[in-house]
Amino acid sequence: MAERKAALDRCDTIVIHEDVVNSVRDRMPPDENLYDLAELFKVFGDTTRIKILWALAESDMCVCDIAALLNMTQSAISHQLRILKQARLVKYRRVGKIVIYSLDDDHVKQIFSQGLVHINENR
Amino acid sequence: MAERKAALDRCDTIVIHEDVVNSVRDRMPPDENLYDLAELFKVFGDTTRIKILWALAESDMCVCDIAALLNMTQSAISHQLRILKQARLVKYRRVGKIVIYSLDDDHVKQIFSQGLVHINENR
DNA sequence: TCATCATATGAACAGTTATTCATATGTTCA
DNA sequence: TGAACATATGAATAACTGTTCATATGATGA
Repeated sequence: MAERKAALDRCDTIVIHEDVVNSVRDRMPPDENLYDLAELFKVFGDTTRIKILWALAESDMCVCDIAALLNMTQSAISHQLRILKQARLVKYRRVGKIVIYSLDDDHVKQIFSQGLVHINENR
Repeated sequence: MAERKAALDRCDTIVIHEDVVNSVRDRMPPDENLYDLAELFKVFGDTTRIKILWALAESDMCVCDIAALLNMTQSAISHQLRILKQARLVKYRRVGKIVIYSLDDDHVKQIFSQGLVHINENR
């Protein structure tokens, strides 16, 4: 009964084009890869992080300056930098009391520009 | 007092490299563009939507088949398709009772592949 | 060593979001 | 027209996420 219920939730006929579904399923990458891909884009999916990355693409900066640039608290920036660090998108170096962050990925700019192309094409 | 408080939240010295901050600020795109960019990546930042887009890159499909392929309810897929539609990433055509979805953007694949490059480089 | 300052981080909270359930819409065919 | 079916959608809920606040960590220089 539970099976039948699940099928009904999808569609009464369950699958309309079974051959297409099977063929596409065969060509889909492993779930893990698609999950990782979504996780990466999730990191890009926040205005603060986009701004930080864009700023770092212009110049290496310390946490304090990024906070001033974006007019946000040091804490908020620091939390976001941690996420960017975990995603291996930024790296840092200590210079005395200061920690200077910089981009750690050449593709960031390319991914951004592709995104902008989409945005600009749709108005 | 409130001003001084806000400054303290950032850093006591407020700005360490004022010249750098100002120069980067001048070169930053308008907030609106960065917001739109984040919104676009937010759409990519969900496993279900990534899977749908990837599937549609392989073949046009109806809602029912996508649900079967991903083993999810028709309702869940339909909700996500609405989001993809709003982002102008997919389009649809009616064929009788069935609605067939397809990709509406040539850059999707390129954005995905850039993302994969990043993932693969970092193991 | 102590005061100062830049940064990091845990906990809490508010806002967002993906899925489910129930139901509505719109098409086909008898 | 009415039954059957594919899809869409509103409301509710649980899980997630970004910011704030308070505080910890780590470095400097007196």
